[in-house]
This record gives sequence, C-alpha cells and structure tokens, in this order.
Amino acid sequence: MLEFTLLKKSGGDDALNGRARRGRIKTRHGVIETPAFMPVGTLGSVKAVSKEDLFHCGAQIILGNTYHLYLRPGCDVIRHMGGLHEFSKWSFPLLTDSGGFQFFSLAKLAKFTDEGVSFQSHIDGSRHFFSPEKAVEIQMILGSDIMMSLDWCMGYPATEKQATEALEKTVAWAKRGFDFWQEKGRPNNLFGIVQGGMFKDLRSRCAHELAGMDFPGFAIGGLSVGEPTQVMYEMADHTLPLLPENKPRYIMGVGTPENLVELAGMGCDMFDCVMPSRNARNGQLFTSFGTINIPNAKYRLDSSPIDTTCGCYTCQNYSRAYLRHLYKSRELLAYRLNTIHNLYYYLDLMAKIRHAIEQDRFLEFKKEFYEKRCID
RNA sequence: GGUGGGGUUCCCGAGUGGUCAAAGGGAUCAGACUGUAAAUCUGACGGCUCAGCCUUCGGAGGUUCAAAUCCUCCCCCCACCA
Repeated sequence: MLEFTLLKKSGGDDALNGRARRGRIKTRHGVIETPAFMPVGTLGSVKAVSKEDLFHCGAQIILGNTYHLYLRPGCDVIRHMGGLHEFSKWSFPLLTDSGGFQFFSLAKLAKFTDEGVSFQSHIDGSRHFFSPEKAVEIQMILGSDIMMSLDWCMGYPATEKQATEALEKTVAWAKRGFDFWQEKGRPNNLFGIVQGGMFKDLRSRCAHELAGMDFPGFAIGGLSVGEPTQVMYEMADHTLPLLPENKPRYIMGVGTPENLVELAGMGCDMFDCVMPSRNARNGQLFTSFGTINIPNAKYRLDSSPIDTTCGCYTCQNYSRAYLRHLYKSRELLAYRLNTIHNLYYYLDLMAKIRHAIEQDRFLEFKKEFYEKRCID
C-alpha cells in the first residue's frame, strides 16, 4: 500500500549538509515526490483555497486531523460520505494526524492515562476518549493514506522525567496502535512518532524502540514547540539517522523555509506546517528574499507582484498595492490570493530542493537560498 | 424667530471641579504566528531635551489653590415648533 523508493542521496560526509535524500512515495491515491511539503487542512480543507488551487500550487498530499474531524462533522458523516477523499473531493494522497498534537495544544482540556486520553471538546465541552486503537480506527474511517499513531507531544521546556513519561506512553501507544492496525490487515499506512523532548538519549531510545516495529514510515514529533532553532536542529540531526533508511522520515509541524532547507539537508523526507497558510491569512507573505507584511504602508503604491521571480497565480496577476488593499479591507479574496502565493512558495521551494538533490548540487542551492534572502 | 439638545485628542464616542493627555470603539502604524480553538493575537497611537515637562476638550473672558467639567458673551451644528 505504501512503497518508498530512495532515488538519490547527497554524497559527502558533512552531516549537516550531505544527507539530503530524493525519494518517491507511492500510495493508493498517487505519488509523492520527496522531500515534500504537505499543506495542512485540519478540518478537511486547507483554509481559503480549493482543491484546484492546491493542485495548481503543486500540492501532492495534504493533511487532515483526526481530533477535529471526529468532533465535527463526526465519523458517521464521513463514513456515510465515503471517506475523507470522497467527502472533500481531494483525490490525491491524504495524511491524517492522530490528535496527539491537539492534546498538547489544548492541554487544559485533556487528561492522559495509560489507557489513552480523555478530553473535552473545545467546541462544546462534551467529554470524549481516545485510545491508541481508537485513533487508528477513526483514521481508517477517514481513509487517509498515511495515518499517524497517537503520541504524547511534550512542550518546551520539559524535564527529563516528563519527557521520559511522554516517551514511554508514546511507545506503548505506538505498539498498541500498531498491533491493532496489524490485526485489521494493515489497511492504509500507519507511521510511528518519535518523542523524547530535547534529550538525545531519549530520542535514541524512542527511535530504537519504534524502529523495532514494522511501520511503513516514521515521524519525529515534539519539535518546534518553543525550543531554540539550534536545539531543534540538533534533535533532528541526531534522530533522523536513527530511523530506517528505506522508509520515509517525516518531521511534524515544521517549519519556516529555512527550517525546510536545513532539515531536508539532514535527510528528512516530509514536512507539514500551518505557517504558509496561517501567515497568509495574517498578511505575511514568503518570498525568495525574505518575508513581507503586505499591510505595510510602503506597499500602498507598489505595482510590482509579491515576488517577481514567483510563478504563482497571485504573482502572475496582482500587484502588492492591490493585495494590500484587499487585505486591509478584509476582502475574502485576500485570504485566497495570499494563501495561494504562500503555498506555491513552499511547494516550489521543495521542488527546487528535489531538483538540486537530483543534480547533486544541494549545497550550492542552499548557499544561493541564503544569499538571496537579506532584504525586503 | 421660539424651544430643546449639542460642539472632546484623525473619526465616532465616554467623561460634568482635582485620581484626565482624557474610557471604549474605529482608522492608522508596527510586530508576532512552526503536526490550525487563529480571516488571530500583541504593541504604539498630542508633543518633547520623556521616571519629568509642554500643548489640548468650538472661541474669548471669568470664578477657583485647581476647569474638558462652573459662570458670561460670542461662533457653529442638530431636532421640533413657527
């Protein structure tokens, strides 16, 4: 059901720069060229854009969220409608997060036990319970191509004791989710998630234990939760090589364009982040020379596109002055045009990274990437 | 012409003797956002040689230790009645 082909590895011994990999993931709903960025569509929709917009931006796979879709519209609706693909009409690959992150970001509504997580809905306060098995079961109903096992995401800073507890629970739940998935005949695909806080030995331990289970892919979770960027890089650099080389490696919830370049260089194959879509709705646009805040007064009379080197629909058609006007007027079109641009930027960046790896010039690409961004 | 109401910092709008450079909105300006409780949130928003000082509440006078707030006159708006 999932086939990962490692097409090329950057040569060299430089740990930070020489481990980029170019790969291909085949799923029932299509192929994902890696390294890949996956736009986040929590509620079965990448906010503000249509599936056609996503396609034209170059999206190969998008995310959905188990917690959110379970609460609304509910599994009965999605089952009745034939699964999330059929419901949303997104016919390409889908990855669903397990809800583990929500029990971290909505922590005051969640209570962790050995059995699972009992929580209150952020929508109406109703009480619910997720076990690792149930998290997989719901994702099977959603019909995602890649399901994530239920994990315990730890914030920063966290003590070693807290991180250990979260790790142990994450591993135990991964095992239960994995067994449940095996019993069901390994439908779709299930990825395990490495936790361990900002402790290398804990990350090692977690990666080692998960690698002992035959997951089709592995993720690193619990990064970019408030730690300094350098710490995140150290954790990723430490953990990525511990995961099976012949399986996709996914860093969850990351990150900035710089983060993607750095982490792809360390051998990460998949990323997801709300940053391009959310920041677009908040007026921040990504460009090859850095980010710009479109409401800024300096763009009032600016007839140039967001980024003259960008090939997106927005940049092909509209000026900064118009986009600034739309944004400041809260016109709905602003959200769509901004989101199209940011997603295109991210997805195009990944395409460039893939191309550079293929051409054996990832390091040069990285150098140019940093040289371009200085002004705005 | 008569009666009543009102003129507050860019706009709307609180404030009716000191705790007022003046609530609250809006506009404006800037920033943040990393597995989406986010079309959200934060900060600035009279001036300056900035822990203090100066100018400001339609205008001009006055009362008072002290006035956006009280008194007098004037100017201008709004409502209703002629």
